[in-house]
Amino acid sequence: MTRAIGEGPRRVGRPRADRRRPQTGRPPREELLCAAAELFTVRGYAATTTRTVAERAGLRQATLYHYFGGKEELLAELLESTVAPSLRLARPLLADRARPAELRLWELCRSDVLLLCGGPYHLGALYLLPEVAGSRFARFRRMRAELREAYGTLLAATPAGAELAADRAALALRGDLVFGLVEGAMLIRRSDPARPVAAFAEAVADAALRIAGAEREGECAGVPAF
Amino acid sequence: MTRAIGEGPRRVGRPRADRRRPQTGRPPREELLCAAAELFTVRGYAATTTRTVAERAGLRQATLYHYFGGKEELLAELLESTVAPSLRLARPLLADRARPAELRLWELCRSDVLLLCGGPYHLGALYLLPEVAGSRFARFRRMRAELREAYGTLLAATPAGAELAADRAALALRGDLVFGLVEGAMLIRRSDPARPVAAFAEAVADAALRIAGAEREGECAGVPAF
DNA sequence: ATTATCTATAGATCTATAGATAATGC
DNA sequence: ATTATCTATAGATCTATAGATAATGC
Repeated sequence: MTRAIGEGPRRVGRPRADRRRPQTGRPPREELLCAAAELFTVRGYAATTTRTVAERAGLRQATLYHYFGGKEELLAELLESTVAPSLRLARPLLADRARPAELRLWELCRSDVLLLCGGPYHLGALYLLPEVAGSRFARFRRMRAELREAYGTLLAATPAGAELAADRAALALRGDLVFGLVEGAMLIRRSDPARPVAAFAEAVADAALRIAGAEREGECAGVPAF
Repeated sequence: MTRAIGEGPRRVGRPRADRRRPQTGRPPREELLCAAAELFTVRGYAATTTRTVAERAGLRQATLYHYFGGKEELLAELLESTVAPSLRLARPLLADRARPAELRLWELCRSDVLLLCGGPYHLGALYLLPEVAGSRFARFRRMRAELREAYGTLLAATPAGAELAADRAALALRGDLVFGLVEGAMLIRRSDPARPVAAFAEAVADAALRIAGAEREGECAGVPAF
């Protein structure tokens, strides 16, 4: 006998004490991650307690430990979930030598900004936490370094980048500026969240290309969104 | 009878329990601020306790309250001390209508980056703390908004800015991008602290002007440092 | 039997205050 | 007398674990 959707809880395990939380249907693990994302970005990581996270997800504090080893594990998972899609995008872009590097760099910037600023919370802001220096986050840092590397490679393949090939330091600096602008985008966005994200992401990508040294109003600025 | 410098402590008040701290000669208030600056930027604000701050300054935890109302007061003072000099610089730059706006914008960017990244700690990183949204920091936020305003005014006075005069939204976006790049500079710098600051600050200012829409390699890039 | 949750709590903090103390200044 | 510091501590957390409990599944 099947059951209509939304017929109320009919799950294994002791019922929750807090009934208020509407049954969104998402598994508790996800609800916890989501709650953590909001609290970490709005209040700060260290200022957020396991209790606040659990309770926002409709659970008691101790239940959080059924799903996660603790706060750090939550943060690590959130961080990795933010770089992972950019990385998945970067790899084919690097390989696609048919299209000009400028175009590919533009596209990487644009979608990276979308990922960092597009979600309901500005997850990218978590990158900036001093806590991320800890050993628990080594995997995230490795992923981020790989993404940073992709920016550098695309930049070097660009006409302006090729000119700089001799001057390694100048090239590295330019790469850092481009990468920094993209990652700093969510700070910019925080100051004016009303702005539509899609247009904003393209504007940042345009700006990134200008920093990269592309000729203005050339084949890149004004590129139609893919 | 005068006393030779460095002859050891001869100050009013109960002696410190912790003698290890070398007598730098700076007043305790300053030592506390300095300790807080380092700890807040390296470990994070919320993760830093009043005890760590006090002890790094060679004092016991409770003594901190003789000088400050608490952690928030420390943070507020640090934040304001970081914007204040930029603001002092911005006002004459705004008034100086003799020099071209591009040049003045470049100069503002450059010295702003120097201030944010130049000190021993990357104090600018404190701007990004979610805690700064609190009411206790209203004064800092007002100061920062005034600085942001200065960027906008200079940008609008620029040739490229004048072209955009009709499109308010585009102008605001560009201003945000420039301001964001400058504030994001310390994130970039964190990834490679070995880089000399002076050259880095000029590179960021160059990049900012390119975002602002200045012609490349015109009268601005390559401007000699003042 | 298995599972998801709960309640209760030990142990470790952390903040902020009260009040003592050990210098110098007069 | 004034000052800068100290010690001690109450009260309020917060984390992580132990163990109970109330569902479904078989």
